Formats: sequence, structure tokens, C-alpha cells
Amino acid sequence: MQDDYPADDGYSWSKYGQKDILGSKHPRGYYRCVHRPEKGCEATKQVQRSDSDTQLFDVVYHGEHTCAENVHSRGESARSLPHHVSVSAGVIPPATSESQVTYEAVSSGSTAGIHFMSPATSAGSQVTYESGSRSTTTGRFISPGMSESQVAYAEFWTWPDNVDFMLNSPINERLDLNADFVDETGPSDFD
DNA sequence: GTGATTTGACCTCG
DNA sequence: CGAGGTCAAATCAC
Repeated sequence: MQDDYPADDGYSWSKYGQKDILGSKHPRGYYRCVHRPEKGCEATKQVQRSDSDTQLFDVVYHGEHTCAENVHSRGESARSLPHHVSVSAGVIPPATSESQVTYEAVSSGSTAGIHFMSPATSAGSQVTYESGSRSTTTGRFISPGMSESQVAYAEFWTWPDNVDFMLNSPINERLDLNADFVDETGPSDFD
């Protein structure tokens, strides 16, 4: 097992620690923005391989970059985009293969968070940004076998009763979604 | 040699 | 006191 790091996210990070997490099979790596000394950039992130899906990484971002180094490396845009977008409890719109989508949720409550998960059969990253009450989740689908009808699941926590979603598709189309949150529902079927 | 990573110690918070 | 997060000296890679 060499590759203990997910796909490049366009930022420069330096590792400053690693810990074994109770109940987790894989260690958690701690990274901070390389430009902390100069710019005082407080962005950090944690990377941990998922227990259930070895191909999946759980990445949690803290803070925002003040260093303006958002070099969006991979300009590979998707061939197709999600046509139908809907939000139901625990289910988030689909993304097609090779596409990258961004879910941004703004909560009126304290701390917001989203867990973004690709379908069990696909590989990808599970990414969570946390910054106060604002939470942005980016999912980068890298599975070639993923079809349009497949959906990605999201899990939510410490949420008020209402969330706003903004989905940025690969072609800059922006969809604003609003969903009331009922109870936690296990992954239903593809929708 | 220089800069980055590793790794156990240390710190903090519940 | 334990778990998670950070520090920093030793070590590694270029």
C-alpha cells in the first residue's frame, strides 16, 4: 500500500502529523497549507482512507485558503453532465464518470457538514470542507464505470432543519436546490 | 545540503 | 485518563 493519498486537489500541502484513530483501520494524516508562514494561510486538511471502501478517501478540510493558490490543475472537463437533479433525504444528484461536482451547503445553525459518498461500486474521494456554518463538499468521480443513473449519497449531520444546496456542474451550470431534512434514511436505491 | 516526511512526545479538551 | 491534534527532532528523498 503505497498510495495513501487521494487525487491532487490543486493546493500545496505539507504533512505535519499522523495518528491512528480509534476504531479506524487506517491512520489519519494531518496536512496544512504550505503557505502558512508567509501568508498565514490557516487551511488544513485531514486525509484518511475509508475502512469500508479501500479505494475511497475521507478528506476533511478546515479553514479557508488565504493564499490564493487555487491552481485548478486538471482541466479535464466531463463529457456529459447530470441532467436531472433532485434532492431527497440522504440522496444527492448524480454525477457522470470523470466529472467533478461541488456541493455547497449553507447552514443557519452552528456547524455544518456533509459527507459525500460515491456509489459503493465506484472509486472516488469523499471530501468535506468545514468552515464555520458554511460547508462545501467536492466529489471527484474517477470511476470509469459510473453511469448517469447512479447517484452519490450524502450524509448530513448537525444540521438545522433546512439546507441549501448549490451544485456546480462541470460546465459551470449552477443549480440551486433546497431540501428539507427529515430523518436519516439509509441509502435507498438509485433514483 | 536542503527541504519534506516520519514518528514518538507533548498538549488540549472532554 | 484517553483520544485526537500538533510539535519537532530524526530521518528520508531529491
